[in-house]
Amino acid sequence: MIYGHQIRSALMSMSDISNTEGIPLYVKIRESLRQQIASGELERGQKLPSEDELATKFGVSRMTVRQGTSDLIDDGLLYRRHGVGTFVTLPHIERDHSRLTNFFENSNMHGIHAKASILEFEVIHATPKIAQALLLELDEFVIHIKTLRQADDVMVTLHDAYIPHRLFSEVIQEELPDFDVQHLWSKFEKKGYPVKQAVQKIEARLADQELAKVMHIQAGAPILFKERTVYAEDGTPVEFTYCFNRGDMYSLTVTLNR
Amino acid sequence: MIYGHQIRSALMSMSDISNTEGIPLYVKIRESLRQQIASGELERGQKLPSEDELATKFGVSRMTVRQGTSDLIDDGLLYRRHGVGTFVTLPHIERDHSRLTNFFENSNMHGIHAKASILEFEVIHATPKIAQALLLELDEFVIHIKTLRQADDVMVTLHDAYIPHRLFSEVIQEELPDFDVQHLWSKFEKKGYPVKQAVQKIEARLADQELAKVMHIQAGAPILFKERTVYAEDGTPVEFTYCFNRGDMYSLTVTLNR
DNA sequence: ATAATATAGATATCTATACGTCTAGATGAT
DNA sequence: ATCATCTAGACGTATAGATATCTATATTAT
Repeated sequence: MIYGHQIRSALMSMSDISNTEGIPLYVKIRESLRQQIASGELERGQKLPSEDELATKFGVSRMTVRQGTSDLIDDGLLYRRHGVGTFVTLPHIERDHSRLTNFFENSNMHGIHAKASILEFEVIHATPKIAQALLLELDEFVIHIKTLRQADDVMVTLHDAYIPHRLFSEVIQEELPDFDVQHLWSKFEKKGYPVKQAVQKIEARLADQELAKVMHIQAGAPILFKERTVYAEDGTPVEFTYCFNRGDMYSLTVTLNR
Repeated sequence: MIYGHQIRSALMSMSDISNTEGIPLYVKIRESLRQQIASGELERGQKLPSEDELATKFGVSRMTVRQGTSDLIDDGLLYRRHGVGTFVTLPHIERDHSRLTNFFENSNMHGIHAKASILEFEVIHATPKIAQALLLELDEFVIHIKTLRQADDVMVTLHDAYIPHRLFSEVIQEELPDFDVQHLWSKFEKKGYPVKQAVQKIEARLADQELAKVMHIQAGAPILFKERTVYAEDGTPVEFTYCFNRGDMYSLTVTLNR
């Protein structure tokens, strides 16, 4: 479930009492509960009032309460036990860790200053591997953007992105020196391909001579290698990347559910 | 949403016409649609009949249809566009890749012969790090199980698991030589702590002398290092592990959503 | 031609109600 | 005491509406 902007709107309406119109009831209920959990008003492990009680308290029907709590269950903040009740989970696992973000969003979230310099920017034929990942024919063109990325002025990642030229040809119309790598995904969205999902393969490797030279590290240093395909809402692959991360500077945290 | 056994039951009832009782309508609808997508009867990118039409066709109410399709949307097989319709996604991203599995389940799924030999089995005091991860006091005991794991007779992983002794003391009652590492999680479940979620931090490292010796690899070889905390349904941490995977033999695939 | 407007169809939200199923605890029989 | 049974409460499933909102398309006005 995706409800980023709804969260913001509803949170807004917590401090600012005005303008609660237009926000669905189940979103208000969800965020009210989320806030009660965050503030400790609802303690960890505690049983919530029954769905009937909550429905009465919020002045809505039971199904609406369930719609709100279901979202929080997906987020891992609540869990239900059939015939018993709905409870607040103990240590509130941060679901955010499993949310798809790009380098810049992630850096911003953690107060890190991110910067990218473009090393290459070209239109090339898709290699077999790239064509397969992006569901392209072998002779089709892709835009290749190679960037070197810094977090707080430390070089951490060499990044090779490949984008279907057929879908995003306007991208290359922009003037190069100031090309905005940071908001590539919003360009996808504007063209009707909002980023929805990514599948990434992660490996541990060693830096070879070439990579070591570019990233100013020693050959043989550990590299967290990531191969990622990014998909839009409708399942269209919009971006394929090779990603070489400095092993001593970069770690990846993911949350998995059963 | 968790519905493993429901899937099996509903699929059963596809081939075997009997015994569709007890299976919720929305599960039948969900699996019917899933099967139609898998078989290609519903083509990729295609628009589904409207919710009203589906409701009529299946002879249920519209809300029940939505309950079924919502599950498939969470799985990434469908997506909705407000005011337009519900569609089949293009390349069916395998949601399974982001599902929490253990080494043995994962091996079985891929037809790999998995084996584990126990190197150490002891009860020790929790270290600060382990205590923090498992929400224990510093003087509490944990069960430490160190195993060496093979996939198709190749050594791939050195695995250090730490389990709260307070919760799972019976585990150490079993006779050691045949201790069943494979079904540790079902032991958790039997004690009322079904495994639900895991948070794992992934890094690229180099094998040191000690690790190289145990795993029969070269010192300085790439290691995919994983630090994982496993949580039960109610958020109780049930297992903390250090996991050293051979970089050249092991890769990790995860799916992230936005 | 272009822009504003109306409309039909589809999903989004929500209600009120009903019955099913599960769990924990009380009750009662052995 | 122990075990089976009953029961109240809570979540699970399902219905049949109603209204809101969004999108694409057709229509109309400029």
